[in-house]
Amino acid sequence: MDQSVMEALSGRVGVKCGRWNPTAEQVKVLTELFRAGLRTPSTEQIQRISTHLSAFGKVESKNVFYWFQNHKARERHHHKKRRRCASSPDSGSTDDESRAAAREADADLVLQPPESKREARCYNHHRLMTCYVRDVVETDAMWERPTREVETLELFPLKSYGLEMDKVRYVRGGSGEHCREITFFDVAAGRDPPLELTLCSFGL
Amino acid sequence: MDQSVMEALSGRVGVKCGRWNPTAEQVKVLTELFRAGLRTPSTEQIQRISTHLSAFGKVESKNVFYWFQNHKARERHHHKKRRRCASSPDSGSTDDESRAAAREADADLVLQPPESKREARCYNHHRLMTCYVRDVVETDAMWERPTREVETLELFPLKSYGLEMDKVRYVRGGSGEHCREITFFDVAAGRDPPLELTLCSFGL
DNA sequence: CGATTATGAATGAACG
DNA sequence: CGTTCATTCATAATCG
Repeated sequence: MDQSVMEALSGRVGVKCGRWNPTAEQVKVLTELFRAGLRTPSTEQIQRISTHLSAFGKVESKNVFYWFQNHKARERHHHKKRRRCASSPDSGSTDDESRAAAREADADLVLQPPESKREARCYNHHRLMTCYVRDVVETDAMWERPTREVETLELFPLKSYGLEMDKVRYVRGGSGEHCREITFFDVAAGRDPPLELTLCSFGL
Repeated sequence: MDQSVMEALSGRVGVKCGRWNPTAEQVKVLTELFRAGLRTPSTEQIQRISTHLSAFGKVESKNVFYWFQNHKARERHHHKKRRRCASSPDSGSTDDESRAAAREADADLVLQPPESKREARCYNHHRLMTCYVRDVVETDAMWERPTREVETLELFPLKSYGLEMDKVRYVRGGSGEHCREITFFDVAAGRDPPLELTLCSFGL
């Protein structure tokens, strides 16, 4: 399709912007960075990149974040497609377009079965639980309080879960003898109960 | 394919159970608990929650555990606001939601409008020894409990893990910037790629 | 235009 | 807990 038309639409004019659609220049820059070896940009890097990319069209930081996430993931996924007989030392390895990705994609060259090395690790549920229990009493001493506001960009968008805890009013249990608790009873029993009602049934 | 249809058919999306895919009811319950203030459920709470959630479909304890972990983390990231930038009229929050509301109907809310400055910190309402003060008159009847046995139900003790708030951001600066990942500067400086030098000049 | 593909977005799972 | 990986969902782009 005509590229210019697409860019014109996605850049700014398009009112129908359900999701971000990068322009050719934006893709070019992102691809260059990726080819250069960038895989997991930091928050600051993402901010700079998106700022720079905004010169070519509308873009948000989360778009850059997702772009790298997806690109990295799909590069790897695509890499695992061409695994053949691991025992046959046939011709030269097809080190085609994977030159720049060799930094951290080489690890998967060993595994042949469908298991990813991440999955291969026995995910012991108990360890996580142990971690969790430990974290409750853990004291974080490494945190330093910034003296001023920290400007950050939004990442990891939480899709649609409400975040307003302010609707729930909390009162301090004066003597602590009346610690109210959340009941699960009604919630589990109810079929799609109203929101407020659920909270109510929680005993909160 | 339509998500809701498949979910209605089997209660699970698809036949492949590679990973947990919560039903709408399960998500709703979890969300309510989250909104009520629950962030780090204890092992017993997790067990109890998963037990009750199993009424709506297959679920394991670890799923509940992960759910809270992820949402707590992503809530935190999502709450990072940027200050007003006079150059960015974004945050349009494309409210073109129509059919994607299958998972959650009401929970979706408009993404953060430009909020005031310091806000990413101090969510001090971890008043977990709390009681929910709210008039429950009109809603009690809907549950139509034969008795007022609510007080004797299994409850979730909301434990209070201290006032460990205000761990705002640990500024990684200080001692050492670990070069675990490729910095944008290195990339832009041109290790391997024919990257535009203009990127460097832009401060990328 | 309906089906398929490419890819942005979301989130469950897991690592360090 | 913050971060990263893997998988899935949703949709613009594309094909037949």
